[in-house]
Amino acid sequence: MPPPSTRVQLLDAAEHLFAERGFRGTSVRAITDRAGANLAAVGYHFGSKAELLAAVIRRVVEPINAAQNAGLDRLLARTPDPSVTDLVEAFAGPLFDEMPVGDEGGARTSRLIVTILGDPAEEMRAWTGPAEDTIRDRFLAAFGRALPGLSPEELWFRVRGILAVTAVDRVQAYQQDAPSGLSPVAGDAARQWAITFLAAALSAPPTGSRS
Amino acid sequence: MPPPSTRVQLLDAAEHLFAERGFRGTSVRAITDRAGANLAAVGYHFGSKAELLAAVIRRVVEPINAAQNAGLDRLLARTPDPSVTDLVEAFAGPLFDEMPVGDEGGARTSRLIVTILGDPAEEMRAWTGPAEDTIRDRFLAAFGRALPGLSPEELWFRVRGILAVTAVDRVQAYQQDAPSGLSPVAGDAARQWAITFLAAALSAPPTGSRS
DNA sequence: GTCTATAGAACGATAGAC
DNA sequence: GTCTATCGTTCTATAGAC
Repeated sequence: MPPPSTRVQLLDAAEHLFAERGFRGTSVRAITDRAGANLAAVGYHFGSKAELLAAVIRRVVEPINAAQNAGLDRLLARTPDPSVTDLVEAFAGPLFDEMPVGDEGGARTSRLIVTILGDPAEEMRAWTGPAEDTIRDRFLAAFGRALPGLSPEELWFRVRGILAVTAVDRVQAYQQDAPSGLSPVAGDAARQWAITFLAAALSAPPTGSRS
Repeated sequence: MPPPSTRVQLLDAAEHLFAERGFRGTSVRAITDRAGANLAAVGYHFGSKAELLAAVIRRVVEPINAAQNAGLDRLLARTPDPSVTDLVEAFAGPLFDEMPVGDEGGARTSRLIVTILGDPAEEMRAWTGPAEDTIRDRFLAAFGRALPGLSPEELWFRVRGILAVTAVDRVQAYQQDAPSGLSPVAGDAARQWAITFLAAALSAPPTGSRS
């Protein structure tokens, strides 16, 4: 693996710009300028702009995946049936922790993730692979055991809610649209608030059940 | 107000295409083609592509705003301190109900909203006005009364969670990434699930409080 | 109010010298 | 591995005829 090469600087620049302006809003010229590289460097190192995007996403997502898997392993080694709160923490925690240094409290990376999830362009969702499916299925199974009585569909709805809250929320916090008089959200507080919020949400009785 | 004019057909076409491909992914040509209008029509009727977007957003958002306001009025007329569930319903319900006919169960409009909220482009967030601020503040105040003991910051975090869950969730449901073996989510079920999920989340004890 | 025609700029990709 | 130069495309916006 080469030293702080052009390749890495392109990845850094692209990650920043894709997060800030989206895929289509970022030109190859803007990336190479920021990276201090030549316009042709993207083609040489990655083949195309879309393949550069895929490399950026993989670099961001892989440590999150690994931490989610490791967290679940640790939990299951302790007890076969972890609590909902522990599962939420294992799933959502890495979305807060596994952010590169230099990121403004992870907000920029969160924004990249939201940009990816929300972008209707096909390039944006072409990167998911078997690793993502495996993690999803493992957590779904664990949540299913912790929350019997929930239909698979409603369970899936709730698990998706975890991603929605963790990702979207911090992006909006990063933007300017907070009511006046509120102090900006610290990263640590948001992490705890999210887990409180989500653990309660996941633990709600099934819709339609008698109270 | 003129009949089903070119202007309206441009709005319809633009709404569809912005939702499907994003703002930057949609060309003025694609819009005018779909509307059966001339390329110059966007400039004539709206001034620019960005102003057309603003008009599209306003048309989608205004009935939602109105329904949220009316719902809160109705609630407050009945009791000065509505329950958390009632407030969630009044806030989130219109996000499910106030969708134009012809929309695939509201999924397309949800996608437009996510495209707006998630898009880093400035044009996408330049449309908010005093109406949005007023509604937000009214609901914040009502939730604050229903949830004493919650700091304003954590309350704001939770209220933002409502929008995150309702909008993002249905977009992901609309996309292809559900685990195999799960039936697609019906709109009515999602509405109920979301309210269950969010009412429990909002009602969680403040983070850090003793159980 | 609708059209043609085009200006003017930006884009992604790549050929080929070094 | 890095660079210059450029090709071919696509874009928004607008001038001006009808």
